[in-house]
Amino acid sequence: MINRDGTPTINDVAALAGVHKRTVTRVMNSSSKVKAATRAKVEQAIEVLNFSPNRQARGLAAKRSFLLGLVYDAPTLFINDILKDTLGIIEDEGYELVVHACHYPSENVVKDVTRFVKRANLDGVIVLPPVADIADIGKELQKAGCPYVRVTSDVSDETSRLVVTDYLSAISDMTRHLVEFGHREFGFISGPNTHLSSRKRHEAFVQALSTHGIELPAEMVVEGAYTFDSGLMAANQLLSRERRPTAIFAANDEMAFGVIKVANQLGLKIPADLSLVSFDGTPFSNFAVPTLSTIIRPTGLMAKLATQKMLAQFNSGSNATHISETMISPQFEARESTGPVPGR
Amino acid sequence: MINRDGTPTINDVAALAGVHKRTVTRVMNSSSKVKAATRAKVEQAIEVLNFSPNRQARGLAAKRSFLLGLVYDAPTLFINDILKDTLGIIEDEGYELVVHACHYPSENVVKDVTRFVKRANLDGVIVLPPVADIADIGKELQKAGCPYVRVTSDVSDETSRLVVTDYLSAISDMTRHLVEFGHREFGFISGPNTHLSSRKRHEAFVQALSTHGIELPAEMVVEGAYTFDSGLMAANQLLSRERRPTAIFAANDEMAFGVIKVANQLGLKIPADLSLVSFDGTPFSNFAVPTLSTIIRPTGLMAKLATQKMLAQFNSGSNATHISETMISPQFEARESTGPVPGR
DNA sequence: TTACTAATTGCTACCGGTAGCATAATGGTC
DNA sequence: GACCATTATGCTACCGGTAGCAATTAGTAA
Repeated sequence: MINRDGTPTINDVAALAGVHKRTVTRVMNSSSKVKAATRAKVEQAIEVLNFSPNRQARGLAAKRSFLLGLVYDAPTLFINDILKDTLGIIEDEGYELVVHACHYPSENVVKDVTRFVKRANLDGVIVLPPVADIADIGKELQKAGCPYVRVTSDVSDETSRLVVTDYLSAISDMTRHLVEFGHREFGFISGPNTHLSSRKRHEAFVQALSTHGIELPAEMVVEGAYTFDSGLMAANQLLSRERRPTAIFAANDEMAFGVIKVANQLGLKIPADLSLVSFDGTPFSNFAVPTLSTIIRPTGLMAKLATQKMLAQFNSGSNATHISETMISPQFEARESTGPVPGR
Repeated sequence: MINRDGTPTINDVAALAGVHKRTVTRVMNSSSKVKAATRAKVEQAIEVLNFSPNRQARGLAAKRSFLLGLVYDAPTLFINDILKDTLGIIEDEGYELVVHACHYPSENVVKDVTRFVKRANLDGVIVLPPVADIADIGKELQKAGCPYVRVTSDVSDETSRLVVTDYLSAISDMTRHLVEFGHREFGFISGPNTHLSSRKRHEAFVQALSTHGIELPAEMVVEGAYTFDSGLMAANQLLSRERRPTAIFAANDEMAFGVIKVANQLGLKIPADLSLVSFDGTPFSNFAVPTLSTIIRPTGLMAKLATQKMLAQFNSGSNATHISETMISPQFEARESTGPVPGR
């Protein structure tokens, strides 16, 4: 009876249960009423045949693919974490996750992403930074009728489609921590200026310093690229000045590793001669010697929120509790790399 | 004329081009003959409508999904690299990549994976270590009729479905490097014994040492878990002995980071007092202070090979050159963490 | 028991492609 | 110009589900 290639279809189930396939559909989608006895028969047939519906056929008929997309730039540790948690949630909901990497600072990212969702027939897509920082992506996806969630610090969109990172509070905590240690001369190693996250971190740092009446002179700001090598170069630049900062804020962990290296080469002890803080809180920030005082992003929570907001766009009619949360607040964690200002 | 939801279908194209949809199919799959003029008309219509075929319908009719799977345990940096390169290749071939994480040392991994390929209607799947180390996964996938490639160091399968890492040559190079530096007392921090990769690295190390007439005493071998914390514990164990090794081989980078930390705490200088080598060659091995002498896996090549072998299973009839390569040889790279044995 | 309404279940037309087979158009050859 | 072999194109039946509507059965009140 079974299909020639071994995979049972809904017809096989219907035949075995002695009902029409319309009834099998009913049982599966547990929508309309089915008599208990009938339901039992069908469920048993499904069990016996080990039947699972063909996603293609289902998608074609129901105009859904049960495929969600995840779009990012390069797979970093941060992306890893998000990926892991997202996957855990959506598979439970019966979706599969299709990934797509695109090259960020490029003219055609928006087109690339829309082509991807169309090509893969996605039911929805979660866009991660830095790609998500492009407000136009939201507009285009909306135009294409594709549900989406942007994980970003840009807020030019409805909150139901955003998971926003708030840089202010953690960076202000971190700044206070350093100021209380007596630091007044700061250095900042930014990410690429093309990245919104970097500009926001910079902005938040300047603002936090100003509440303490401290300025961040232009020569104390060096643009990096979120990479180790750029961290090396920036650290060299900042630490070879005659008047060097007593504390450096690196906009991500990887660049902070560069600072550690340069400090070692220059014979500067961290935190005795130089305090160092970073952003991200990847596991590696704990592996460094000394361990990095850093700002930790709650990736698990971010993934959970993004996924819930994604799913909420399908189940809008259902009893899905409305998700009001949008703001994500990373937490500053003081570890070994920060200490009192030298000579204090 | 266009579909209500804006997406043009093959019928729209046919109508616009003034031909039958069968002809459109012909043009798209460029199989049978179509008159040049007709082909041009169809191609223009496709262009004008910006038509792209519905993956679901195509898959349903052609019994293919154009979806490939990638199965792993936890998303590590290694997985990231593979992911990136795999994605680059298969998207060019018209496939999308669906990812799936499963919990490795667990009874039902095999079932989990087969359920995944079935549920997602995959055309094929690439299985990464440690999941790929389970020979049964190959058997089950074969039974399920699902093309696959295992990236592993197990060889109980046809080479056309394997990408095998050879641990011997790189580990023997590494060992020679240390022996030439005068080292005779070695410590080894393994990964979990449940992981084939760990057992193989161990085995290769023992063998390499033996060619130099050196033994690796049981008390100099500590089982880790491929994690930083386990590296800490293992290093503490090895370095707190009255007779401690002069060189330690950590079975991955992350555990080597733990060794660096412990060495620092104990006031041991690397490489002056202790030489350290690791396995993986993740970017972070270069960020450490000192930089890690490590064995670098050619992840790009591995991904490329795996993907090619995957695709070759579909295009078996085509002109795809037969891929004979199966063995992957990582390379040892001496960096700062290794040096002459103390007191020499 | 009958009539009538509500609850179940069956029939069928899609969804948007693919591919076998039939038919029409084209091209040579004598 | 007729005839036949090719070549190009059209017709149609699926693929395996979903969901609107019709038909049937069960349930309840009169």
